[in-house]
Amino acid sequence: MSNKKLDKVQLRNVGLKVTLPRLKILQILEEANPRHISAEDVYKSLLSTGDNVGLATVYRVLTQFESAGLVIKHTFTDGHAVFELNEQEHHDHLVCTQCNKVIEFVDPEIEKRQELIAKEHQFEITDHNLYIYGVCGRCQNGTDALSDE
Amino acid sequence: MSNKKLDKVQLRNVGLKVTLPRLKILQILEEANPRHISAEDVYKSLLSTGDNVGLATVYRVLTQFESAGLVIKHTFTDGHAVFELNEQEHHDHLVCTQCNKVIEFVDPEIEKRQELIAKEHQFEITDHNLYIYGVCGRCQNGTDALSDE
DNA sequence: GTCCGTGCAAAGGATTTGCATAATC
DNA sequence: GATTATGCAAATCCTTTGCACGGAC
Repeated sequence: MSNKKLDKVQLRNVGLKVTLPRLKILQILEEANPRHISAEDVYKSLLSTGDNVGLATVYRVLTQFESAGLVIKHTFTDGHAVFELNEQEHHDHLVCTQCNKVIEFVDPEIEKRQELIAKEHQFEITDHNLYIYGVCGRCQNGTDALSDE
Repeated sequence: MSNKKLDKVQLRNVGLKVTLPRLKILQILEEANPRHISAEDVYKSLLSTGDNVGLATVYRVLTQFESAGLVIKHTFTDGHAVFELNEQEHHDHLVCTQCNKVIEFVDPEIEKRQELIAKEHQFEITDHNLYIYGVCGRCQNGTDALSDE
């Protein structure tokens, strides 16, 4: 359950007017499980709760959230984009290519090496993404996985 | 300059018939500079040399090349896909968000850590991509960069 | 000669945009 | 009440597909 008061403050803090679609979408992102969801998922989630929000608005709001830093957008190798709330520190991703499960991790060693490498090449890092693609334990066991997350 | 004989062998080795479009596209990839180019780039390159190859064929061939392991496809955060010849060992990428320059690097330490992390999570790695986004030295210096690569 | 590959045009999916209406401040 | 956001539908971008023809083996 999310806190509507806080959500409103959060929106105002980033200079966005408080509107119903924005609040709803923020809540959905907060309660999303798995945390990484597509625009379409957000849209479907809205429909399922009877909220009448257009898909175009979902995209607009998600893009605004991204610009505002509320949300992080990921584009996986298959070209599909997913969004997650930017509420915690940076982390990288293990993605199961079978069931699409996403596991987050942080490795200080890797982070450190990245900065070093960037420095070596005179790069000013703005962002970085490490995606490890593979098959998760569950899918390896023939247990043919959850098809829907 | 690429070696046509070798190209043909390469195609046959992966079980693809030797056709003009496939040879041409292979050559373009071999001579590409920067190494990372989009399907559209390949197509334009073909047109510029007077070759009459359809865009659909470019996509088809690139996809076949990818399946055959001749080529690696990357999808950057903006959702744009680029292809590069898979002729050398694995490497990661530093991408300049201003001029789109791509620098390749390999860091054994990072590679090692990744395997460890995957193992910890019972993941069987199939692939992994590390993209560091930032601003390259040249772009930092206001030298407003090459707009086209 | 058979079969696979290609070109063209049309379809497809994800995302964006234009515009009139409706909501926020 | 003025301005910004929304909903809908149409537009756009990249990529894929269907089908008849042409080329590889």
